[in-house]
Amino acid sequence: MAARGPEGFPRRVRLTDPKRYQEVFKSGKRVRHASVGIIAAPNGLTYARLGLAVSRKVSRRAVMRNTIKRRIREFFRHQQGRLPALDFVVIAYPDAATAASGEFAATLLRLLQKISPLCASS
RNA sequence: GGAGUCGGCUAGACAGUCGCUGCUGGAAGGCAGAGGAAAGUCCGGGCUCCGCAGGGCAAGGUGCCAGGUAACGCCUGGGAGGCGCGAGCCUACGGAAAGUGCCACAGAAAAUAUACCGCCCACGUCGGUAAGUGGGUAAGGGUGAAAUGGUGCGGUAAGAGCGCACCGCACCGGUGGCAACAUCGGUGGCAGGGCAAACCCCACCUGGAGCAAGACCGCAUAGGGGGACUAUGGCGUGGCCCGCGCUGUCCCCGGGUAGGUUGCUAGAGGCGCUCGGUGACGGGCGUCCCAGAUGAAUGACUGUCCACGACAGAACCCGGCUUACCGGCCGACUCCCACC
Repeated sequence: MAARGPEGFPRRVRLTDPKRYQEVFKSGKRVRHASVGIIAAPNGLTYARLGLAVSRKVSRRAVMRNTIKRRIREFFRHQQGRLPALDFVVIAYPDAATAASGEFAATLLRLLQKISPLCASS
């Protein structure tokens, strides 16, 4: 496997196991906003990982749900070098379907800044 | 030029930076990467397992005829009926003289038959009429979505297929057509209300479950303890019964469980030429390889241009149907107006 750049998004930085999702949901710290929420828990690794939860409640259209996921992944890809070693599960809410791209990224950034110290202290 | 009908195609383009999935490569890198509906999951098939998919009942579907197809509820061609000046479009379009059932309101009567207002005749009180009684009628009025063939002439007390002509209907026969059906001739005075997307009858079709199918690896159902009930039982088996195959069964204690690989994309495949066919489609030759993810990839940002971008995201694969949709382009044809 080739060495990837600092802004890559390989499989190892994604949550791929349903069990791990359950663990994060049970023990993680939570913050939320009208369009999006984040649950985070320490993962014991040296890097951050990302999981997504975008249900049909957010938007009935699959195209819209895919777009939301892509925006979140894109944001994570750029920010991951600055993040602590946590597993993040990002949950989208119906407002995410109507939010503008720039606004949505700003909201995510604020939430990440709020949640990181919470986990570091625990 | 205007109005319209039918059929087909297309679904922003280009460049840069940072990324994702697959294949390939030692590596650098290279190549490929959502749709016409991928959708709804409404039909049909392939594929997989259920031992073969056997018999009967039940249930469901289809419904003018012929053809196409792997198959269809799809498509093509034809027939019939309806709409449109026309190009064209629409139609659950088998059977109601097998049976059962239903037909609101109105109306005398909604199918056994019948008579509200009428019309006509006779009778008796009586000069006559009205009214009454008995009978003949169904032409007219009235009700209704629908009332026992229609129009005309004759006929009659008044009327009536009572008689006649034409139309309609039924039956028989001829001709054309594979057929649906069309058409011609004869016979019958005419039987029959509508609804079969009411039950039903007739013809044809359908075994069940689905890729979380299924296969392999790993783990494991193991093994153990206690109790109960019996082969007319239990399981395969799915609406039921028969048949067939396998086999003791159930409960409690204790223990364990949804990880990986595969199925997974080369196919009833696309494109071109050609031959057969009115056509759907089929045959032949050449050529191309065109997503295979699995918390689930095809995007984000920037710039330029234009007509400023709709509906919308593959999950085993095909053939259809239906629904959603900003626009743009092409072809064939019809009607109207004007000009040469």
